[in-house]
Amino acid sequence: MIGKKTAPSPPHPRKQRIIEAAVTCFLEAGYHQTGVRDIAHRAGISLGNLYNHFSGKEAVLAEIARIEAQELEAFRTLLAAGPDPKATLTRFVEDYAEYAARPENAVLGLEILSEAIRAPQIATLFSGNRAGLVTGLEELLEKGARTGHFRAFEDPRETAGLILDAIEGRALRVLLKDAKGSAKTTLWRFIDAATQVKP
Amino acid sequence: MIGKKTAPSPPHPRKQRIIEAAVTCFLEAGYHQTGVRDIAHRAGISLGNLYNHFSGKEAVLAEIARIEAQELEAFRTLLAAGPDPKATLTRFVEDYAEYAARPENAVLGLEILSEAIRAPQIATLFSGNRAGLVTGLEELLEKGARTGHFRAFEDPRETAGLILDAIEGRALRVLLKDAKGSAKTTLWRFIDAATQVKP
Amino acid sequence: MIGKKTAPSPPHPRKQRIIEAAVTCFLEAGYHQTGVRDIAHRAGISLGNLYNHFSGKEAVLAEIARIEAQELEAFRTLLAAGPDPKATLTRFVEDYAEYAARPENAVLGLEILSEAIRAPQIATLFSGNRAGLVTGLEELLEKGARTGHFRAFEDPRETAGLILDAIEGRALRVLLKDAKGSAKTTLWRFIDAATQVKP
Amino acid sequence: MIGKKTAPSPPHPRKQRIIEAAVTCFLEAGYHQTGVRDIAHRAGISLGNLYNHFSGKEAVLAEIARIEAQELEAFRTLLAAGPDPKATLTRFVEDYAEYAARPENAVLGLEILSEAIRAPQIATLFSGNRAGLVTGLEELLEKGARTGHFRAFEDPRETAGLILDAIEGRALRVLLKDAKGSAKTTLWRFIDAATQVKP
DNA sequence: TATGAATGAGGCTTCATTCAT
DNA sequence: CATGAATGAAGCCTCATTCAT
Repeated sequence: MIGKKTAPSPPHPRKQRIIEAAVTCFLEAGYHQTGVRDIAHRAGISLGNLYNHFSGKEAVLAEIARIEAQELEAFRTLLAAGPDPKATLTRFVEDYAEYAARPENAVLGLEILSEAIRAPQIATLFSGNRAGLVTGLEELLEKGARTGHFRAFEDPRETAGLILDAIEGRALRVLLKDAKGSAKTTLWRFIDAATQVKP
Repeated sequence: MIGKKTAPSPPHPRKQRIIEAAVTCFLEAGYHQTGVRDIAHRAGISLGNLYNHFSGKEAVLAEIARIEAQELEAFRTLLAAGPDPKATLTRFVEDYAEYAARPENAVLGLEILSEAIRAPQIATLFSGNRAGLVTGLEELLEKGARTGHFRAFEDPRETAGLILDAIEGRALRVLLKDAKGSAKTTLWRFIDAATQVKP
Repeated sequence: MIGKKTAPSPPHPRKQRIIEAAVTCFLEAGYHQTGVRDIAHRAGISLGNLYNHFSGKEAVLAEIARIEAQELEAFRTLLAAGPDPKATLTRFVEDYAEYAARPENAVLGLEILSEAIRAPQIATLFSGNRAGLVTGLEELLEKGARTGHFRAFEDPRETAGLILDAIEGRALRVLLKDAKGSAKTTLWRFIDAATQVKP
Repeated sequence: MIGKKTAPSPPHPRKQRIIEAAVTCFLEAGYHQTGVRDIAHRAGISLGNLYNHFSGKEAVLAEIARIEAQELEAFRTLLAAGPDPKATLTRFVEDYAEYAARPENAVLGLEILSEAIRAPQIATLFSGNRAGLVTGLEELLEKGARTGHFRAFEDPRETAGLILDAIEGRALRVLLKDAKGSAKTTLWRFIDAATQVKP
């Protein structure tokens, strides 16, 4: 399973604790509703000490975004790996859907996206994340199109973006109880139909 | 064009002014970064007076969500209208993509979605909106499948949701400069491929 | 029974409604916690209209104090009435204790007293009320002392004040559940002992 | 002299400053008329910092009530002390009358009592204070009755309460200029008459 | 590193009162 | 008499951040 846990290579365990606390808080209350005090308290450290590790509240969010970026890296690897494009796509859709549906990823992604619209620093990170994933998927689509596994795409990058949109959008709707978490096959069938070779 | 402007029938012009001011503020700064003072000031009224028209800040957001709901109603009408399912779908995708890509709708939608996760009152409204749209699209898909315009869907509701996700997701990416606003044909081709009858 | 109802001679029934509403509000929430809006709403009139009848919030309280004053008048009459000082005192203690123990009188008295410390207008009214009662009781004590029903008091006015203090203090304690409402005989025995002729 | 000053053992001098500032403010303007800003300003600290020491305005009042409680403890000691009940009572009446008549005690007591009617936390404290004092006095009365110094009381607790009411009531009237502060002997004579053995 | 007191601007909301209708 | 929108100062409290220890 991909992205199950953040990389177990903590250069600074205290920093890790803070991040975990922040994630929990942001998840429960949202970014703006969470106070720096809340994070420090949940991390079991003093308020002032938090500033010895992060320059401020926004830096904590940025770090979380950076970690998400690392996790997404794994998916790029997956996309580049297999010999069979169709199988790789199947595997990716399944795994990424699972990843995106986890509350900590769905909600935090939303919070980060929300911030990204106005905070340039975060927007850059966020776009970078997405762009990497899109590029990976784009390359897979192109390869598959060349090998005859997929239809020929006029704009493979856009198509890649749309596939991710579908996956992530569904994840959010599951979170809001607007969709059943079980209907994963429909998602795949949808993407499959949108990519398969026409007669 | 659908949903271009809210109906110019202000039973209470002052309330309307406040809503417009709030929309502008939320758009510029985001919901949480906007103060009630900002809204009142932008609306040209005193701070306290705002509370004669709305019970609080959240009520203003809720009212905006309700207006969005009204606008979405128009799309339901569109979906139910035409005799040719495929043409109706084309028209819908085009219009709704245009609607969703407008910053005031994209950004506000994001803000509202963000709030919906924790504020039940808004969540209800939000889900209601979506659900209506999904149902409309679902019925169109089913009709089209029966008439042979679309392939047979195993889970038409889920499929409808996925189509909306793709449209809305792309709109957001355009806003974040992660996608070119021009590539609308790819969106349609994507949805077309996902819905068309297989050989 | 004395002071059971405010005099049924309302020169202005609307004013009466407002007063009743205010009394209820002050009782429930306290003077400062009660808003003018609350009073108007409870009285079933509009906010602005209240100002057609009273010059402001404090004026409402002053009117209540004035009504209390009227009610206390009745007790002065009682004190001056009877031929037998001891019987009159008994009767007075009984009635006044009952009057003071009613929540609307006890709590409102406290609110008014609280205000009286800083609002001169109310202080005057309040002191006037008390003074009248004290004088009445003082005269009764003096008469009784002359007729041999009571002991000779060095400072009858002070004694009168102390008797009232005891009655009113007990009433408040009953309200705070610090005293049983039933132990009225003790009150009388206490006052009786303090006033009776020594051997 | 009892209760003259709170013990000069400030484990937290800043908290002490705040309390003193609050007492001054409440005395001058009353509890509800005093703003948290006023307290902080008078204490010479910033507004926000006050909340590092107290959870809110009411907590400040509660702390004051708690300090009053401590001061009353001293009177309980006095009541339990002496061998001669009558002398002890004399001493107590004198001291407690002096204590209750000091403006900071009389006015604050009134403010606290006023709040106690609606704030349960404060009501508990307040009742606790009173109850302790009443019990102390009650035991003194009973002892004195057994030793023949006082008459036999049917309900010594109620009698104790009435004595306190008289003392405190008079203190308030002095504050309101309704009584001369000098007439202390009358108070004692009143209580003496109410407690002494009958022929 | 670690603490938590200190800051003061800002948060949302309620206030008593006025005034045009 | 009656209405309720309008005012803006003031209400209590929380905020992210700094700094002396």
